[in-house]
Parts: sequence; C-alpha cells; structure tokens
Amino acid sequence: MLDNRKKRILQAIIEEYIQTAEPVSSGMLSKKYDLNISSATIRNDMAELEYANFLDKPHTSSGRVPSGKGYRYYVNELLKDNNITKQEMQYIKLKLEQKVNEIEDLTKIATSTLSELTHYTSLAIGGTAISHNIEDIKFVLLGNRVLMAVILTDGGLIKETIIKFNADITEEQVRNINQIFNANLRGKSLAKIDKPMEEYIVSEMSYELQIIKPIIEQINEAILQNDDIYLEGTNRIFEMPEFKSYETARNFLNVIDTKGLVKELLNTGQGEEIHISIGDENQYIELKNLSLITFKNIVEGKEMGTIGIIGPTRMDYSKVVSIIKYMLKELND
Amino acid sequence: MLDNRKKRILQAIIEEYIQTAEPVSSGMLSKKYDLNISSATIRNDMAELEYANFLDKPHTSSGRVPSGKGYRYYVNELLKDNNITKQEMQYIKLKLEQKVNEIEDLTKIATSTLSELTHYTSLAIGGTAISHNIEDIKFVLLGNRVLMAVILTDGGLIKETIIKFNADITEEQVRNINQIFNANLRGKSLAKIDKPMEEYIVSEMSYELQIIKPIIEQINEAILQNDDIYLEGTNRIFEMPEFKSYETARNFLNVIDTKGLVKELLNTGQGEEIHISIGDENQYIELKNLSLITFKNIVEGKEMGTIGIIGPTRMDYSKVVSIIKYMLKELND
DNA sequence: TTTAGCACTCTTGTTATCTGACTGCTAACG
DNA sequence: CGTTAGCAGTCAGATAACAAGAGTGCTAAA
Repeated sequence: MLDNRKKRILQAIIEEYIQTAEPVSSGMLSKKYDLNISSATIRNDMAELEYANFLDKPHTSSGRVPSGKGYRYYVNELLKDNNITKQEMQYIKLKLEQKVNEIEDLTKIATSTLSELTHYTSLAIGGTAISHNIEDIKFVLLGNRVLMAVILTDGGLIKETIIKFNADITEEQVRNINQIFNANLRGKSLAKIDKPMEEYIVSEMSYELQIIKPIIEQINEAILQNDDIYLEGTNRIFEMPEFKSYETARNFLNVIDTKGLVKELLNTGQGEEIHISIGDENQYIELKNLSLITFKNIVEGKEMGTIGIIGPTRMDYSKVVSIIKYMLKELND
Repeated sequence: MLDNRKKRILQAIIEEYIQTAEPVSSGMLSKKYDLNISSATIRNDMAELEYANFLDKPHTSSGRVPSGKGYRYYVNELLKDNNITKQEMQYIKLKLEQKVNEIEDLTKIATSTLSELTHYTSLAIGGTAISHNIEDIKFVLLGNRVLMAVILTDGGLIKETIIKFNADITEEQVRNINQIFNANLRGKSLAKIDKPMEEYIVSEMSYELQIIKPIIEQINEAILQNDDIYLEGTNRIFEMPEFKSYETARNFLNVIDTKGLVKELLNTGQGEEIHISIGDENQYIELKNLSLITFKNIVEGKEMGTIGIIGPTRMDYSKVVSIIKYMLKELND
C-alpha cells in the first residue's frame, strides 16, 4: 500500500511528533533524519500521505501531524516492541521481586512501576476470581450474626466477604457450613457458582435454606466484584503540552474521575494480549483525543487484574508496548 | 478590635468574594448589600481593613480580596454554621441510611456525599483500630503456610491480615493459637498490642515463639495500617476560576496525587472536632493557596476514619462547616 | 523522478492605543 | 467629626496593527 520511502517518512513524522508535540516540517525531517532526500521530495510524499489520510495539517502553512489512521498504521505495521533499556528491565525486575502478602498488591506495584517508567497515567482494577478454582473456603463467625467467608483460589487470590444475618448463628452451624461448602466446592471452578450451581448446592447440601442462600449470593458477588480502582500518576498529564489547555486537562480529569467509565474502559479489549485503542477508535467521545493501552495481568491462565495506560494520542506506543511486554513476561515468573 | 460596621463590611467582602472570585469594589458593596452607607465611606473602612491586614489588593486600582488573616477572622468570629438547606439534610440522611456491610464503606459514602454537596474535592483515610477494643479474633488457615487473622473490634471495625510462614502449620496449631489469643486479648484495647504487650504475650502464652511472633507483628501492623486513601471529586477543581491557570491546577493535582502528603494532611489536626487550615497556615508550601478542612469520623468514641475537604482559600467555609456538623450528628446515629 | 527557488499563507509575538473599573484624596456637608 | 460627592490618577485587559518566521505548494530546471 505504501512504498518504502513513504513508510519511512510516516514513521519519522510520527516518532518526531511523539517526541516534540510540534507539527513536523519537511525541512526538519530532511535535516534530522538520514533519509537522503530533499525537503521538496518529502513535501511531495507528505502531500500524498495527507491525501491518503495518514496525516493531518493544522492549517495551510504548517507542518504535518499524524492522524488516527496514521497512528494505527504505525502501531500495526511499524512499531518496534523491543524499545526498552537495560535500566528499565532492571527496575521492573527489582519492583516485581518485592515480597507481597496478597496477589493484588502485585497488580498495584506493576501499575505504579508502569506509570513511573512511561510517565503516563496508569490505572488498574483487581481481577475477578471467575477464572479461578476454589482451593479452600473458610467461614468465620464474627460476633453472633456476622459471618465472614474467606475464599482462597488456586491462583492465589484471596477474596473475603461479609454476610449478615437476622438471627444468631451458632458455632455448630458454622462448622456444618464449612464442611458442606468445602465438600461440595473444593477444586471446582468459581465460574460455576451461579444460578444453576446455586440450585445444585441448595438441593445437594440439604441444609437450612435461609442460611445457605444469602451465603451463596454474597460469595457470588465477592467473586465477580472488582471495584477497587487503582490510579497512579494523574498529575503526569501536566508534563505534556497537549494538556496545557484548560479544556483538554479538564476532559482528561473527568474521564479519570468517573469510576464507572474507568471500570468499563478496563473491562473492554477481552481477547488480545495487549489492546490498543487510539483516539477516535474509542467508543466514548470523551476519549477522542486520548489513547488507551490495556492488558490483562494473567498468571498461569488465571486473571489477576487489568492494567491500563492512558495518555494523549501522541503516546509513545513503542516504549509503552515494549515495557508492558517485558513486564508480562516477568509477571509470569 | 473591629467596630461593627467594619465587621459587616469584612463579612460582606468575604462572602461576595467566595461567590464571585472577583476582587470586591466599594461601589458594588454599597449597591448590593444593605449597609446604608456610601461607597466613599466603605472605601475609607476598606483602606483601614487593608492597613490592618484583613484585606489585600491585587493592584492599586482594583477592588479588595480577603487575606489569610481576613479568612481566619471570618472563620473564628463571623461564620454561621447553620448554612444548610432542608434538601441537603435529606440528601445526607438518605445517603447515610444505606445498608453497608463494612463500617469503612460508611466513611466512603460520607466522603462522596460531602464532595457532591460542597462541590469541592474530598478525601478520606480509613481509621486505625487503635482506639478500639478487641471483641473477637479469629485465625483461618489458608493452604498450608498461610494464616489469616481477622480482628473484630467493639467499634465494628474488621481488620484482616495475612501471615506467611516458612513451615507448614497444622489445624491443631491454629486451634491453639485461636484459643491463646482470644483468652489473652479479648476485651483488651488494641493500643496495647505493642512492644511491652508483645513480651507479655510471648511469656504468658508459652507457645512456640516462631509462630507467635510473626503473628503479633503482623497484627500490630494491621491495626496501625490506614493506607487506603479515598478520593472523590478531583475534577471539581475545574469548576473554580482559580484553577484556570496551569500552575495552580498542576500544583493542586500534585498535592492530591502525592499519597504520603495526603495521609499526613489527614492525620494532622488531632484535638478539635473540625480542623480548619487556611492557606499559609498550612505547614506545606504546596498548600499555600489552598484550604483544608478535616474532621475525624468518631462514632461512640471510636475512630472510624478521617475525612477532609480541600479547595481554594476562597472556600465556602460556612457551607462546608454546616454540612460537616450535620453529617457528624447523623453519623452518630 | 528529484530538486532548487520563490511566492504565498498563516501563526505567533510585539507594540501601541483605548476603555472601563477602581481607588485615594480633597473639599463640602450635616 | 464622621460622612459623602466629585474628580484625578492608576492599572488590567481588550483590540488592532504590524513584523517576523516557519512552512507549504507550485513551477521549472536538472
């Protein structure tokens, strides 16, 4: 589709623009980059790239700026994903080797490390336990009418939840519940504790319905629940010239501050390993000038959370993707 | 110190400035407020108020702006704390009556409600359990080397923590631990589980030191721990003209984004019910143009967390204090 | 096909000017 | 003696005119 020279020019423009945030001119390119062609030739190619919608022009006599289509082409065809330094690798290793008590802390560490290295805002949401299997499930009576359920999954996730009753629960009953649930559920997939499973348990377990039922409901909720949004480096946007304008900064903060929106953003992009969504591609207009890169932190097939990077469309995709790929590799050790 | 007319003028200037964020002029005051004096007289008084440092003047021919000392005088002497509408009361009631499973959720709800009603950014940190007494303490074995301790306090706080061991723990041992800890600690104040208590337990409990010791350490940490910072309404700053400038917005976001700083801010102001810190009064230069109002959410003598409101020095102190006072009353029901 | 050269365009920064909103001061007033 | 009308003086902010500079598109030659 694009000849080699045009590809090189497009790549140079995008990389230059990512660095400087200024429209890129033909003269600049021919001087700074070793393309061995004159600015006039570059101008001709730029005109064609603009005609083909890979580039935009803020006004008649200005340099060129990559368009959404341009970025997409760059990400799909030209992106190098080994753009990572020794120091960065070491830093990631260092951070991820920290001792953590709960697996969710690892997601937090990964998120903050990502923000530190890329200088973009990063966000994360804890994983649901749905892809995990139950390894152990324990019930603890707190007071007389409050029961706490602690679920340990084979992925190492620990989910606690609290169930309140209207009547007193005896230690005897707790022992029964403990036994029944473990006998029936240990080793089973959590994905199955839903309606049909509930019926199964209720019928199989042959234990007082008014106790079993609220427990199952609450556990179900705890499994699906991933409400804790983790945000790191919100103030990083002030390092970037596109957010010097009041409107863009405001818009960005609005997106970040809307918890429901952040949750949805992190929960899209199911299939792929790393999901990149550039400006207009995003389904929310609020994000039309922003790009979002998300990936699931999957360790040994178990989902541990979703992490994302959000920044201007002029994002250093190469750096971000390189760092994420390395991090994913390290997380799996 | 100030005669009545000067007080009225100062109050009018502050309230006008809080509303408009524009320097207040003498002509404006004599027209809009029913002071029954001419603008010339107001000008004379304003000059004296400025000389006494209650007011500042951005430049020679501009109106007046309250100084830090002015706001302080207003807060101490002129502030009305019943500046709350029926609707606001109802809204607070409605929000606080929601069923919550954990007491900490109540702090979150209070925080977000506060931000919604005042239109300022609000922040909160969960309470340490230090002022509470132990009501129940349970240990749960998760896997072979992971022990979870769940502590229930008389204030209704539930603190969980995880202890990892290098050797396997038997169910037998867990039963022992359960018994020992409950026998020794139930009803005791959590403030006492520190070094001397540790020695006491170790000597009294006469149980394997290599098991007891890490448990006590970890529990101690869990009691003191209040790391979860809760932030609501960060984007609210964009509603306020003082943050239209890049620098002020950036500074604000930097403060908010620095978790350590936020923690410290919320942990100052011990004694009073409601602690107000205006601009310069604050010990951090980053906050010199900001005001902070904090209060501890104390229910029946037990600390449940600290909540704060942060905004420009031109904050609607009257409204914020009124709402907080009402909220505190409701929280205690 | 590539390139040098040049006219044309448009943004950005600078300076000058004008307008309007205030204040401070003076002198008159009750 | 406190209060007020009147007026000169000050300064921020808006507007316009202008100059400089960066870049493009096009033409014609290599």
